[in-house]
Amino acid sequence: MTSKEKIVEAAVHEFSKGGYPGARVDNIAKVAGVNKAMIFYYFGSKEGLYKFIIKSIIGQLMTVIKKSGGIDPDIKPEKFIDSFPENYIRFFSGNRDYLRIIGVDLILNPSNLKEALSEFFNSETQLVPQNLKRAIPGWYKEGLISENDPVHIFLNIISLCIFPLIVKVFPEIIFNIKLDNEKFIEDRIRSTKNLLKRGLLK
Amino acid sequence: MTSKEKIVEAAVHEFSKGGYPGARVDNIAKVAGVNKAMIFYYFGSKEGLYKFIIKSIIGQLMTVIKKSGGIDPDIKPEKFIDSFPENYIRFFSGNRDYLRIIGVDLILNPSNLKEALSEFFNSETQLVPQNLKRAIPGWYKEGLISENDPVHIFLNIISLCIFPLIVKVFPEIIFNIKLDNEKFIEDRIRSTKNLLKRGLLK
Amino acid sequence: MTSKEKIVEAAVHEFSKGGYPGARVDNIAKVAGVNKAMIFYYFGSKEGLYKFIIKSIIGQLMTVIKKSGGIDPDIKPEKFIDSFPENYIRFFSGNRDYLRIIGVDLILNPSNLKEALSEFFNSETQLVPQNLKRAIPGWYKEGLISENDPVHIFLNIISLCIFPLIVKVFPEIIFNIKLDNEKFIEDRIRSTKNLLKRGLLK
Amino acid sequence: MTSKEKIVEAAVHEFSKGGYPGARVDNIAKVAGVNKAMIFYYFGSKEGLYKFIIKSIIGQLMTVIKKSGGIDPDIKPEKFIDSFPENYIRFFSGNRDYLRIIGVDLILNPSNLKEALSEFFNSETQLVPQNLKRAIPGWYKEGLISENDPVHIFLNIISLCIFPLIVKVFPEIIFNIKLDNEKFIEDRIRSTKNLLKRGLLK
DNA sequence: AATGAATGAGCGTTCATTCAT
DNA sequence: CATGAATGAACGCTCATTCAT
Repeated sequence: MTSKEKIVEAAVHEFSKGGYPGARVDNIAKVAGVNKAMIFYYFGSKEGLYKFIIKSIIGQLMTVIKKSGGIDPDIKPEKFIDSFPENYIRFFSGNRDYLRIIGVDLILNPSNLKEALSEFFNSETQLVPQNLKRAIPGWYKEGLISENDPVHIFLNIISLCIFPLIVKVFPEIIFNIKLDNEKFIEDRIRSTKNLLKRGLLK
Repeated sequence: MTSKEKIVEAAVHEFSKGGYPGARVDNIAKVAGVNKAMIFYYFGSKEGLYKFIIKSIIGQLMTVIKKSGGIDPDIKPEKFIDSFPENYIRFFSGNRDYLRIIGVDLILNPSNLKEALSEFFNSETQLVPQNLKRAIPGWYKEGLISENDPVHIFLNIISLCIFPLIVKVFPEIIFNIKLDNEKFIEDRIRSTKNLLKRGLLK
Repeated sequence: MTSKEKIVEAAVHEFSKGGYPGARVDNIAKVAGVNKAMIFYYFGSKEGLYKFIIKSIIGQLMTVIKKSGGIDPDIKPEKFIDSFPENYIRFFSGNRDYLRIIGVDLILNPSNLKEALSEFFNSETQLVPQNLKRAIPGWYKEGLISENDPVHIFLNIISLCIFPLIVKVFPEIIFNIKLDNEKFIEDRIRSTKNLLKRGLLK
Repeated sequence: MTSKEKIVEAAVHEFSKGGYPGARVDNIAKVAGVNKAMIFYYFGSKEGLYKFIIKSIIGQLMTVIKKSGGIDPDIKPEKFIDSFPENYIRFFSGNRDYLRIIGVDLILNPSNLKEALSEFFNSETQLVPQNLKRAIPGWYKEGLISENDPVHIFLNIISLCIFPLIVKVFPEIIFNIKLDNEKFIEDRIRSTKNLLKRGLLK
């Protein structure tokens, strides 16, 4: 593994623990086992490293999304609900650090994310959300779905995919239980599909 | 307004902008218009102030939740879906700073939240989630709802309520539009109720 | 002596040794016997401290210059040559650190000096150079002086006053001698007056 | 141009901008278009490079000075004043970077200059200052000049030659004018000769 | 309750220099 | 000769916290 890769790996974890402001360059260097100056040699600044990571995460996410039929413009809603949420949930549940980084960035300073996303959405036109926007009016006209606002359909879907992973501690506290990780993910996938199919499909 | 209140008000905003690690005691004092030492006089430390605010937010949230039928042990699912999401959404959409603080805290360091929540759930037994847990098996047996896992029903509901408020920028970027705030909230309430009623009720 | 004054005193010496880039904030704090953070508390930055000192030096210099007939618009050239160079030379020979600071600043980055000077020359109109510019045409018409270009008269005078103090080491090296400080100053004053009187007056 | 020459050229400019402490090895390498390590390969250290440049400048200066009658032991003062200042002024006005480097070095740390000068004055005995020292007593006895102290005659001459080039910005600020470069040099030469002839010759 | 001054640990960053190839 | 990667000490500056009044 190159120094650069070691830095990125360590940085992902450090940023995931305290967000951008809480992350310490010293910690990253120590965990990566490289000289602190190398971080600036490769990434220019703490911010440069952070932006690099954001872009990298978004890039990986986009790759995953493409596999969910993002490329197929003729996809039907049932098939879409069968593939997209599952891929999405599995990606973030397998990369908790990514989830935390994106989550905090989203809340505190979406400008970085904005920039990273814009690059993708300007260079590619066959991604899920764009196809969704194009497909929904047709689905609605055909009587396949019960709502025709792409904005809120989209928000409902990603909220059900992402937020439960973040907020898993909540029911653990409230119901005073400990949720097994693997079973939790399978249950999330099942429950999400169920809710979306019953709630969205006609 | 007392100095203490002015500090809290300023601190809520400061913490909401950068999370706990990104907040600056100096900024809080300056915005509050009080001497920096007063913060330590009243709250002991930055962390003390933060915990005070977390507890205060949770307290306000609980008050709101109680109004959503939290107290009524015989509530029916349709009525519950009609009141709880709306109250929840309106509370956080009217307190964006609270939303950000709780959101980041949830992701980065849920221990504070845990503590604050535990206090409430230990002292009160008629709050929404507890009632939910008690009611759901009955609703399911009666054939009123399509799912019988309180954990995932609960997660689905709060995810649909909270996360869209955080992630509103997403569709704005992706669809390249600007969403009007008030209309957005009304649409969220409508879409959430619609999805939950169709998806959860039988 | 206040902390602020101690910082300024130490900083004058530190800047005089290495110029702005060579000066170390740590050294200033150590020599001043104050906490390093106090420098930023009082002056905001290393640059702020530097600019404060430049302005302070220029201010002191202006006070000295005013005593050299800078205020008298009817001064005659002989009297002027008798007072101005001597005051000028004595000021800088008694403040070697000032001389070094101003000298280096002048060579490397005159913008600070520019700013400090502009403030004085915009707020006061009876300073030496301005009076000089006004008086010289008259002196020349009256046949009192042999040159009528204020720019070069001014440059000749200040060059003879300042530069020898800087370049004193030169003859020491070249002629392999050691020049006594006090005698050197008295000789400088004498030689400067002599050259200017013979060379400039008619 | 060899790498070594490119380094020297870039270094001269870099040192002229910030003095020794303000110069950056990185900048020199970048401007020279060579790998940073080559600077250390050729010159051992930043200081080694600096000393090399100081010696090189002094060497060039000495060559110029020799042309000003430095070699002729029987030169007369009027002829000397006609040639030396002009050569001196033209050398530095055509090499502003040299002027700045020597100027700052002189003020902050004359030891390098000292060493470089010593080498020349130990190896050659017919340079201007030495001849000056030998000639002045004779000139004074013959009634050709009005002062007989070689130290101050020497200081007066080089001050009038060098300092105005450094301090050109001064009258520009004070008189609020912009001085044309070429005309400024010609005026300097004229004014310097005039002042020295009238002031020094009898 | 309130202030301005002070503290010390630590922050992100830069620097001249060296090393392996 | 030449390169890109690596090093460690230091740099200017900030931070939460404390102190004296």
